[in-house]
Amino acid sequence: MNSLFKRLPLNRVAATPRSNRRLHTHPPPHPLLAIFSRLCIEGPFTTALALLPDLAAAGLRAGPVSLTHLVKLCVRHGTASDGRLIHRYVETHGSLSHGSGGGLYVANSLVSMYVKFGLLNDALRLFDGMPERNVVSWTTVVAALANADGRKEEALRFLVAMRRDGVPPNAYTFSSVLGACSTPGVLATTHASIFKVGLDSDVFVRSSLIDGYMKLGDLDGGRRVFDEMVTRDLVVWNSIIAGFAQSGDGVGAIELFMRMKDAGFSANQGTLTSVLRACTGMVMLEVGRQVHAHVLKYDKDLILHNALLDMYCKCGSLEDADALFRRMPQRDVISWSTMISGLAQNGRSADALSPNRITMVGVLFACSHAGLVEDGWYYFRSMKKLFGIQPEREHHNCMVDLLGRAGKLDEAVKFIQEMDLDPDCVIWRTLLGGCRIHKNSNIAAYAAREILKLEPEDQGARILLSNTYADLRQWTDAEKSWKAMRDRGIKKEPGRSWIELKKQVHVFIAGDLSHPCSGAIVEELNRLIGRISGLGYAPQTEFVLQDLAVEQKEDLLKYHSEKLAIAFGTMLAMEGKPIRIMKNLRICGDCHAFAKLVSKSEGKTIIIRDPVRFHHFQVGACSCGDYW
DNA sequence: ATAGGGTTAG
Repeated sequence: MNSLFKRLPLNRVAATPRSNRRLHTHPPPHPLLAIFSRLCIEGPFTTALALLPDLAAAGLRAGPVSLTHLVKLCVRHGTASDGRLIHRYVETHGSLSHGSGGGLYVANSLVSMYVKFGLLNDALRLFDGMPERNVVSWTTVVAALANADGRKEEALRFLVAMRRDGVPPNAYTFSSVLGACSTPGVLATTHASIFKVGLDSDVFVRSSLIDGYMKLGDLDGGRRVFDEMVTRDLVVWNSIIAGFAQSGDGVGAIELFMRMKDAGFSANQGTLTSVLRACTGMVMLEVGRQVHAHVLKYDKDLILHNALLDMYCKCGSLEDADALFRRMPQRDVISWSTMISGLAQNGRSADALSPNRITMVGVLFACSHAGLVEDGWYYFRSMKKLFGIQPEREHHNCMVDLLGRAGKLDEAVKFIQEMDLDPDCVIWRTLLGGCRIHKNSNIAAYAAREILKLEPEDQGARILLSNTYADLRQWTDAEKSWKAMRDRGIKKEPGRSWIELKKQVHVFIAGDLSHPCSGAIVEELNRLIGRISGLGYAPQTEFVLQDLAVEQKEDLLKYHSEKLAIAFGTMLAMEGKPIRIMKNLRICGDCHAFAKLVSKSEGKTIIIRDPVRFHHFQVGACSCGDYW
């Protein structure tokens, strides 16, 4: 290293002293390592991961800083198996024994990664095998155990063990372990240790202390810790307010909430949830309503919405509860339980016990998507018998969907013909959906004709009917239908796809190769088709609805607008970013298969929005589950 | 590389 230093021209040494100092202590890194370090910091994560075998093959060892960054990226974007991949690399290439704490640094980040992926046992196994451990290592596992269900005792045992190991706990450790103190005795002992090492003024430790006392029902203990504080933050306020609200002192909680606002803090979701709980306990409907106004800006917070729902139920305003429940963007078990209990508690036990109209739609829908034909029939018939709910249009529609999806198209037709209601367009379109999945053109044509009887101007149905005739090779009928469309002034809209790249929108029209990059796009398209042929792709020419030779059909398919846009996207889209495409028509089956396979072969996410729904293509599958 | 507060029912 010294000789390298000496060989540098003198003037350069003088001109750039800083870079020379670096040169003096570190030789320039191998280019592969340099690329790897950059990828570990800036991503894309998958590329960094893919480089690990190359590093190993070249006999290079990644540094602890890069590896730690990589683990962080893995927690953010990756999966547990990516994490294991990194762990295996690190273990087999000796990176855990980097000098001056480097190995410890990497090992700690791996332990933390396992914890974040919920793999507590893997974390503990790694921890056990570590040659050295510091506060961070110990704290990571203590916190993980304190947060895991039923492992609080172990967390406390680890605290004892770390001290015996000569590692003093710090504020991080104590704030974690306080959640594991489940008896007043243990809490008092822990509090005393905290006091002894002078960590009782730390805000994190304090909020945990307050929470610990309150959860054990010691309101005074919690209050004392709170009162002694000079500087408080929002979480400390939230802890004390939550403690009062949970222990049934709603008035105390609201008083503290007012003081909090006077002290210049503004409520967040946690605060509002506790305040609502206080309102619930005290039956303060009007205060609760005021809080509702502040809840609106957190429309994705399920916990907060559940608390609001419970407030309305327990304050006796079923109208508000009902309206909220219907409008909630998501509902979980707690939302449902809250609503059911609410109905029961307000003397509407009948409503609580019997599924209502909407519940039954959900039940039938679930049967339909799970292919549970028999169950679906059972519930449909039980509705009237057991629950006294008259099946309405929506329930009949669910049954058509259920039968259609299950491929029982004849049964679905029979069902429609025999039901008490007059079929409407919605039901016929549902039937069409089933035909589409199971490629039943005869029934599709029937359904389309029925739709046109009801709505002669339905463009979609007319196009569909023409296409279905083409499908059935009934070219005369197809021609007649096209003519009917032309007479009505409906023109077949050409397929168009839009893709935005680098703030510019590119439009592709089916069969149109006038884009300035068309040459390269076609080349890319051929490359993609070559790659996915290996994965089983074959052009599905049945999606071409004209009477043409196979080769011509293949060409038409190949230049569908979304394929052009996808090829353009795989050429130019940023690494790691999904390809986003918008389409004016619904995607055809061939392009759907194409997109699925490309997402797999290129390792890219493709998102296509058609006029009705989104398709998220990822590693060979689509979010629509092949039904659209 | 490690930390604290919020929802139903029983």
